[in-house]
Amino acid sequence: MDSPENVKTSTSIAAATTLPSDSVAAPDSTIFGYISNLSPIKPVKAAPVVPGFPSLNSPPIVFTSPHLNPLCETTYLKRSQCPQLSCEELCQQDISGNKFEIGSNELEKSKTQSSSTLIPCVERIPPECIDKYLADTVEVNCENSAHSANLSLIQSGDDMPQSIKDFTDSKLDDKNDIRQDAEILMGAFPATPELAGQDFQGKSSFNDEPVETDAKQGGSEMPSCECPKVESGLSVEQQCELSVVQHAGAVHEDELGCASQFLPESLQPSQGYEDCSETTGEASNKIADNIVLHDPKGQHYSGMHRRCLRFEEARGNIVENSPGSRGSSNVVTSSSLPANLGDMEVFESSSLEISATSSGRHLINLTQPIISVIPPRNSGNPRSSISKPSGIGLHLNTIVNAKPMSCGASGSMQSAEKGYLNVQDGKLVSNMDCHQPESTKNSSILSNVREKLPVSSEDCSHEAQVSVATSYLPSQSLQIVKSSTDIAPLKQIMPDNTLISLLGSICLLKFSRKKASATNDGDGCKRCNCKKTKCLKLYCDCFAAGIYCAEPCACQGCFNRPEYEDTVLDTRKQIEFRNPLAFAPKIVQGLTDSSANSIGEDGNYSTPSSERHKRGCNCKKSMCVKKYCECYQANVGCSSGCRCEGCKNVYGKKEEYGMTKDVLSEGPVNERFESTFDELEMAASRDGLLQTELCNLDNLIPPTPSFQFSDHGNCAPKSRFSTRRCLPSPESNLTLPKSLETFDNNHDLLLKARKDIQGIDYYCQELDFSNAETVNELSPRYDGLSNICDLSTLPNPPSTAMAYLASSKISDWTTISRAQLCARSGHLSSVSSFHWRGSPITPVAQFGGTKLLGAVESDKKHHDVPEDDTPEILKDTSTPLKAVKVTSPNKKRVSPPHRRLHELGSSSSAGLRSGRKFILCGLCLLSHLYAMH
DNA sequence: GAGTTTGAAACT
DNA sequence: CAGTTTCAAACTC
Repeated sequence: MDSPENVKTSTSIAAATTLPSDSVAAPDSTIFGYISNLSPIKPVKAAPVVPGFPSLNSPPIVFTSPHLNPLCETTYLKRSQCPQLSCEELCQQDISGNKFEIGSNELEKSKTQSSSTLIPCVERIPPECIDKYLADTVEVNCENSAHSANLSLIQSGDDMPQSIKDFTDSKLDDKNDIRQDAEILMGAFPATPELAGQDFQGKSSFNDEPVETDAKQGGSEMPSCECPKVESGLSVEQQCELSVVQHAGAVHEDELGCASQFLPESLQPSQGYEDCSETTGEASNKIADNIVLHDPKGQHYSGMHRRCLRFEEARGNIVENSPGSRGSSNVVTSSSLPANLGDMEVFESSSLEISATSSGRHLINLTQPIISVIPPRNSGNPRSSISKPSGIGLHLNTIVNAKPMSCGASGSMQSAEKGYLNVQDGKLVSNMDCHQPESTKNSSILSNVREKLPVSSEDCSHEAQVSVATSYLPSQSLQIVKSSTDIAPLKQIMPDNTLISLLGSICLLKFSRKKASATNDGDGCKRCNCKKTKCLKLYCDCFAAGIYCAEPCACQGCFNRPEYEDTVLDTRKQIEFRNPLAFAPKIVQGLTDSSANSIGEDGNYSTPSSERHKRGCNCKKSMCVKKYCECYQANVGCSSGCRCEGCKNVYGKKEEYGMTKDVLSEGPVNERFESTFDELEMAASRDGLLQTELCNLDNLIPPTPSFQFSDHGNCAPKSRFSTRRCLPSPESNLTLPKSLETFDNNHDLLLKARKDIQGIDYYCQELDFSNAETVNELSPRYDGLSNICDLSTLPNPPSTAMAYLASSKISDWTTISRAQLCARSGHLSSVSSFHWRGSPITPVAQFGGTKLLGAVESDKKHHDVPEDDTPEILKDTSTPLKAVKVTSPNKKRVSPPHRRLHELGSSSSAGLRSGRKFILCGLCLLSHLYAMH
């Protein structure tokens, strides 16, 4: 069970296991070190038992199933031990400034909880910091910074470019400050030079400057006090390596610009964190706090702190403190803990906060969708996406419904990067792996997210529970993009790489966020009641979701527990062998659905058209209006892939889906898009990889690396997390939906187009920041990203975005898609993969983490899977191993992608050509992983 | 809480 | 691939 003891044990184990890696990694600022840290890759089962499927150790598992993100692997999530505790309560407490208990036990618990349940429990924060922080977000601070490692990042005002300094100085006046954040960020940048791999001001690196990971150092240096909002969270006791960054948020454009400028480039693979705060443009949306603590050593999770912020409260704080400033800065300190998912969250409130801290794992973890993210309906944030019912559990659910927190999006991002940045040797190093127990990591991440999320108490219960991390990323990115102004400065200041990486990280964050919000019962915990399957079959929602069963579960003879990690992993492996997509998210983005995205005429909900159940349902009697129906349960409409009879799915009827499709195809303008759907589908069926890549763009968040593959079957139609659509892969020659071009004049159509475009939104964002600002609106459901893409809103559609959207040229897609897609997938590195088209430097997302990883994994599966992996436990139940069946997208079983390796090579090569660090890192990582296998 | 219904997962 | 069985969630009472 997830009793605290277990958790502890697991954590301790994890720590122990991780130690070696840490030792290696820690010193290593290099990519390898970073990579090595990744638990999934570790040859040894180091993976902390705690977090979910252990497995995560094994890359294959992670990668293999689309469902699982690499992160996920490591993080097979454990459920919160304290499901009972409502998020709300926690949040309230946090908010109230109640002290957090740091007890190791509690910490672990909290970690566990957070990770598993995603329920936002109060994060533990060093008492000092916490108290102050909570009490007064504004004040948080610098003082505390002493404790917080993060601050160390800030240290360097010295390092900061003069302009920046000036900037900061000029704005010191603001108390609210984002400025402070900016300062922090600036400090951070210097710290992260290597990561950025580029000079902040054209200089090669900041490396020279020592960045101190230690909170102490940071604290000392931080001028900080000036930046009230920024806090560094830090595990006091532990050395918190800084990993963070962030900028807080929302800043006015001016501020934003500055802030943005300061954004660390850390996006690079090595980098772990990035913080970018941006104001989405809404003052209301400021997010005040983000504290992310990472415990470098994992042993101490105390570093992690979570809080659930309420939007209102947060806003209030922010407003009070800095009426003018939109964004609050958030500083995330991460110890080695990857846990910054919380950071990742983006508040829908306008302010963005980006904390790059989260590592890929985190993302993955997030993916584990224990809870479906539900945006607070009452949050008062208009942007907030419509909350959906908790989703389906696991597989389905991993997906989280989170739709669009992003809409509101603002959020602070944490870099989704797998590693969080740590400052070592004066350098920021992102630690891919979390030495920490995965659970902890997860929890931390989640918690962070939670904290940042401005959520009403109500929301807390929902959102908090929901692992928001995944969902937020996009939004964050959106925000960033949105404020073109913000971006512009960034561009000026930031190297393309950095910027790109940043964006990528953002994307990752969002994804992770989505994942996080998987299933929850309302209490944030989904529980199973398995009696015969021992919770080792997909019947078990917990198992299917990649999480361990917990106390709330009423299962009998459960083996889905950390103590049976091996069994769980083996079983999982076996299942994946049989069906690589078994753990893939069931909900994937669909192309377009006319019915989607709006409340039905009849008052029915409609989900983003893009989301559809990957495999489709087969309902005969429930008419898809009951939870028996997976589509309905996931709050997605039925699609052509469904074999349901008498479909009355309020989220979208199968017939409607078909109609929509037809309509889109009919678009006068785009004949070339006519076959888009079919092509996508076919491509998907044909090539798992492509699909994966394409489809998974949206899915990146998805919990598992496999997640990206998940779409094999039907990438086109669905994506769990995001409303986004799958982008056609260049290879597939798929073209954009007709709708995009076709509907220029029709508002409704535009809406649809947006939806369609959502899949592309990243591109848009990435592509052209300058125009981002124009996009302000975010439909509640859609991620800000989509908005960015919104043609109507954009006076000057980003060239890239437009190009993508408008251009029928496949080449464009191909060019961009892959890299960007990869970026989305973000597994390996949100950062690394990020591709900014506009810049000459444009790093190409080389590895789409997804692909590469997936490839490796897939291969692995093919070769490594033992004939009989069936766990002893299950043997009696019979789980025959059979050759993997290849099936059409609609079929349950899908063949694993075969091209992965090939693609890897290509992608990697591309990356090399680009000369980007990311790429290199990615390659190294890949090679490393591959070698391991 | 027990029993029934339902459809996915597993199996043949 | 189709059909059947098993399973656990969803639902009903």
